[in-house]
Amino acid sequence: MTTPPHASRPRPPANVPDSVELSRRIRDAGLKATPQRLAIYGALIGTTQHPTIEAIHEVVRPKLPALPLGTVYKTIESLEEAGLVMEVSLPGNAKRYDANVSPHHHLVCTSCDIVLDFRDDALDALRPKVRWNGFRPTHVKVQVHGICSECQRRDSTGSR
Amino acid sequence: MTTPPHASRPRPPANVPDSVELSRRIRDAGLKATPQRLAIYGALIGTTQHPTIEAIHEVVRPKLPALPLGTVYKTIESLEEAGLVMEVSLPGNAKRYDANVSPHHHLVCTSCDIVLDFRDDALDALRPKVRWNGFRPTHVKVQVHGICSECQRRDSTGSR
DNA sequence: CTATCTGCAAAAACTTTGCTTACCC
DNA sequence: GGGTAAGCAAAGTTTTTGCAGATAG
Repeated sequence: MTTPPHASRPRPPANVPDSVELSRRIRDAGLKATPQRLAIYGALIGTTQHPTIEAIHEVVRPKLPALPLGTVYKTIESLEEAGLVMEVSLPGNAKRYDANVSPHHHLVCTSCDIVLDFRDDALDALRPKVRWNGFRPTHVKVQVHGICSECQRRDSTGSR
Repeated sequence: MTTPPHASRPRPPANVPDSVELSRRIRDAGLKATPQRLAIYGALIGTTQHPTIEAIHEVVRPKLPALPLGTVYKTIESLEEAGLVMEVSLPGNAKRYDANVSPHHHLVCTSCDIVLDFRDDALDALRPKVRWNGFRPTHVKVQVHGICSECQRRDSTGSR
């Protein structure tokens, strides 16, 4: 059966793992669990926003006001190589990142640019069936572009 | 002879529309058909490579050796706004573009990074069925990541 | 003719790099 | 203590901008 979408609007109250759990994951991935990594990885886990490096920097600033932007770049690179974080390919100039590395897809609102995660078993079932031209698929990324419910509501009530 | 059932690799011999046709499309889109636009749009139509701005610049160089990179940026922007060209969201730093604006999807080889276009009616049939959380879909972009047939062949014969 | 587009140069935005010091394990 | 990571600054890459002159329609 199809998994219902879990993306309730502004955002689901993030159930962020505690720092002990974050440290464990980071060490399990073969990395040292530094305060910077904890903060950055924690920030990424605690949002559904697919932020840019800049945005991550902003979010972490209260916790680590002196953190240089360059360190965010290096940290995200490490986390990505370790498989804890994924780059999300979206329109726009700056790269965006996601700490949700389990299989999922994206709803992209072309009106407000928000990106919502969703899972769908029917889509996951697609991969093994794919066999185009000798291409051997490993995973399928689906981006559904359209208008989110919030924008639909605003557009119908707000105007006129 | 008949078309073979499987597309042959490096690329299908591009059937590039002539410049009269290109001019018409550009004017129909409400833009002036300048030599720069003809060259750039033609270059993008004539490749299946999803090139970056830099790559387009290279390709066009023989025809317009003095063309500044900045003009390629501006031209692609115009063509994109006019709906003649689309940005393709792929991993990597520079944006990539596609003159194929008809509905299609992408096979991304994670070994050699080539991006192949493909169409699939089953995928197209997906959109109307999508109805996640009040989101109203307009179109679905699918990226299938995996290993292309060329890399499979190379990996099995080349090694050992 | 004239609104649009090109060429050019500077600047802004984004990302990487090299190296020294700090600190996790 | 040793090796990895952070901090810092400079440079590299990619993209945007503003304006003067050129040109397609």
